Parts: sequence; C-alpha cells; structure tokens
Amino acid sequence: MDTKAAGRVDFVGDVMDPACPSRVVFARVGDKWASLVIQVLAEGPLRFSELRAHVQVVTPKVLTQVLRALERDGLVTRTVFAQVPPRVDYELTPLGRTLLGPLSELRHWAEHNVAAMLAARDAYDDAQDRL
Amino acid sequence: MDTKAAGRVDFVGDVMDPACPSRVVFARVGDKWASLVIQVLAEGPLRFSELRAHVQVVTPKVLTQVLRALERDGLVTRTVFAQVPPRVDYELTPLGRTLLGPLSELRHWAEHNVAAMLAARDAYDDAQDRL
DNA sequence: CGGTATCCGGTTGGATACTG
DNA sequence: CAGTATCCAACCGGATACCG
Repeated sequence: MDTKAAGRVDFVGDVMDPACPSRVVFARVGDKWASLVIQVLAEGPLRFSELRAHVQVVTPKVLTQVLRALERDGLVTRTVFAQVPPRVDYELTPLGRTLLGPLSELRHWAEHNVAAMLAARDAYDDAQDRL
Repeated sequence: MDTKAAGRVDFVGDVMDPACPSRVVFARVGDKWASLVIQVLAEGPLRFSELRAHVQVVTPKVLTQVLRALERDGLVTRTVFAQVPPRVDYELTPLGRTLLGPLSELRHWAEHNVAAMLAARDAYDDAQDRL
C-alpha cells in the first residue's frame, strides 16, 4: 500500500516520489474541473446536461474528459440508460464520497482565508509596481 | 469575505464563480510543486539550496516561480541575509501554517485510498484494452 | 549561493462543428 | 441528449546557460 517506508508513511519524504500517493491525489484535486464536479455530485446523481448546466462554462469535450478521468479513478460511476432520448447518469462512488470530507475542509479554509491571500497579492503587486 | 450568499457560503454554488475562493485555493494546492514545498517547510525555515535538495527534481527556475507565487499569496516569507555567500531563507507564514491541516487531511486520504484509485485505473484500462 | 535569461516541447483547455 | 472529431492557442514545466 505504501511505497517503501512502512513505519513512517506520514513523513513528507513520500511526497518526493513522483509515483507518490499524494501526488496522484493532489493532481486530481488541483485539476481545474475535477473537484468542482465531485462537489456538484455531492448532492446526488446528475445527467450530463445537468452537469453542464451546473458547471456553466465548461465545454462538452472537457466535461467528458473530466468525467472519464473520475470514472477511471473509481470516483464516479457512469450509468447509461437504454432509452431515447439517451440518458446518462453520473454518480459518486463510495470512494468518491470519502473525498468530500477533505475537499470541504479545503473549501472552508478557502472561505476563511482567501481574503488574506488576495490582500497579500495586492500588497505584493503594489510593492512590485513601485520598483 | 464571501462572494454573495452570506447565509450559505458552504453551498457548492460558490464554486462556479471563476473568482471563487475555492478555485483560487484549489489551484494552489493542485500546483505540481506548491503544496509539496509548503509541506517541506512545515518542519521549519529552509534556504533555497536546501529546498532544492529536498525537492530533488525541481529546476531552479521552477522552484523560484513556486516560491514567488507562495510569497505573493502570503503563505511564505522570503528573508535575504546580507552576507557572502548570500543566504535566503524561506519560511511559512502563520497563514501558510494554517494550510498544513487541510493539506495533511488530503495526504492521509491519499495514503489510505490511493491503492483503490490505482486499482480502479488498472481495471478501467484493462476494460478499454478488451474493446 | 541564489538566482535570471532564453528557448522549447508537451499538455491542457477551449472553439467549433458534427454524429449516434 | 450525450457525446465525438478536429484544430488550435496558451500555458506550464523543463533543459541549458549565464549572472550578481
């Protein structure tokens, strides 16, 4: 389950490994759309067009790519209903649902601290301009 | 501090906003090196060359970019010591330190669940190959 | 030591148009 | 409705070389 150091998987050293667990997960979370889709699906299954409506600006191609990636990672299921017009539902798997916790932690941090971050940016940019 | 819906900042709707807090933070966390650097700095301040040693494969240019971004966001401080040879220390700010919690939550999720993710990937890829 | 300058290939995200 | 196909521009991360 771990790469090598069985007794200290918590150590940051793991993170250096390119094939490291954190890297894999952090990449998904940092994906422009992935964690957004996951959080939209938190409330329940949605069809493709509903997802498009929720994630307003995403193009069908990109949305498909994201959903395929999430499906591949076992985070969402894709259910095709044999009917016309076609209907495809996307739903979080149990595994995907366990990601909601860490994700919302991050969301809460963001909501509480982003003001400070943006203020810091302004200050930094101002300081640069004066040079 | 929030964008508009004061009574329900927790709702996912916020996340749609391109200027949404979560988007800003998720982008940082998802950055290939940023959250890695933050976690390396958790143990204490490090100089540039020490960071390079810890984050083995990163090139100086990229490491500089990451550090500048983190500094701009008020997550790390950059301290230059006027001496020869030059010495520059990077250290987490109080704000940056508060990010360690959510980040390690994510790390723990990764360590516990990445095996399932990778297994799902293999299964998915196998299924594709058979088509 | 702690960077910067220049160049570059690969990936990402998107616009547009078309299909089962 | 739920995608796919094609093309494309921008950005990212990196290799290499050089500088204060």
